[in-house]
Amino acid sequence: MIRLLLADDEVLIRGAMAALLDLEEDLTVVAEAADGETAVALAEKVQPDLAVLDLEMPPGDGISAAARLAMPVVLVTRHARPGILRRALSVGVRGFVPKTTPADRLAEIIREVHGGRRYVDQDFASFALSERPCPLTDRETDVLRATRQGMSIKEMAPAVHLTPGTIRNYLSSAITKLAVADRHAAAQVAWEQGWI
Amino acid sequence: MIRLLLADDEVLIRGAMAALLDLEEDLTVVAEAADGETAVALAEKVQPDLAVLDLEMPPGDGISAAARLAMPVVLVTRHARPGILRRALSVGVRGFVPKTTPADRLAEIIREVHGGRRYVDQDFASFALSERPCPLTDRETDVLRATRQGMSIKEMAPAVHLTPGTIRNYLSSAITKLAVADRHAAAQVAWEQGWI
DNA sequence: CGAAGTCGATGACATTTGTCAGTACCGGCC
DNA sequence: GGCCGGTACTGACAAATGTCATCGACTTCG
Repeated sequence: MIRLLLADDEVLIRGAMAALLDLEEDLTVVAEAADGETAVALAEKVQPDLAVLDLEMPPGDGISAAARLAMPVVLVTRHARPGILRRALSVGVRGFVPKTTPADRLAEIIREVHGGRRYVDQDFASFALSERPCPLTDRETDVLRATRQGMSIKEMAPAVHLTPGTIRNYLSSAITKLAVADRHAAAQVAWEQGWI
Repeated sequence: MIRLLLADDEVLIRGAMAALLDLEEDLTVVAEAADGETAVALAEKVQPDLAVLDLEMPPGDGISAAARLAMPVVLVTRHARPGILRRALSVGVRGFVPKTTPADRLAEIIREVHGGRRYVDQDFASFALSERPCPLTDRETDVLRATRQGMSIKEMAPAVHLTPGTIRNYLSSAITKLAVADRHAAAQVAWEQGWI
């Protein structure tokens, strides 16, 4: 019997998943959480064999929660962003599947991961293969991140410890690299690619 | 027996919901769709008693699909945006619940709506009471919508049939009304409020 | 050591954007 | 009729933004 911890911020979905996984005779859901913090705390208490986490769980993301869990982790996500997969694997996530996976398939994947193997969804894998390596430098990602928070160049200057002129250079460089029209679009693209 | 049509773009979730609702002895899922178009087409063919739609289904939103369905509709959504509720009710949606609703509660709501009543989640209702009336004119919402697509002023000019100068005036007006710094922030706020 | 590359910065420049004032037309309302 | 709000435009101005050339300090590599 594989003992599972389930974390997702949407009760309807979490409950439905829990019910379906419980139907599998070798799986049992022993704990549920609505956010990463609770998941980590619960995991220490009940010591499940495996954790199934939603990637998008405000506050914070599922990856940082996954990094703090000792047991194998399967991440479930709504929309794939290429770079995310790399980040997830680097913190030790063992399974990575989209929410477009049927529940019985998810059960199989849980068994595989529990058996010591890794599983990455086919679409994500080919997505990752098509992944452009991030062309941005550290500073460029910094200013794009700040841009995405809605900051103006003046506002982000103290936050990133750069002069406004330098910030404009990095933004200009990023805009060119990503072949877009302005910094907002650049930040958008970089986010979609999982680079920031 | 209440015959249901279920539409959600995430198979994992749709499948889980279908399975859970099917467990209820007076409910049966007779059709599933992954987008609004398919939902409308399927509904005409199988004539379900009631439709359960996800609000966020690319391409297009659940509201426009709901408007084209003859049978009662229950909308399920991830995150509430105040103005959306008003729009949903105005196109005849009879139930409005968040994805944080337990499945058995959803089943009850489906029965109530099928029985002719309306149901709106408590949180959404109080959310809607706190709703600011939309201060934007039609043209202002137009240009904000275009802004949210990432268009520059020049680009949106032909799309909204206005001169760049006029567009700037509307944007400036919207920025002032919403008390934000630039058009991107204005578009963001307007979207969060469900105004665009 | 010298060449090449990166990082942070500066100044100049053109473009885009936000703001403001003013004009004009239309429809509804007292 | 007069008033008001929404629509549509123009011109002018200041600020923010995107682009480019260049510079110095530093590291890395041959």
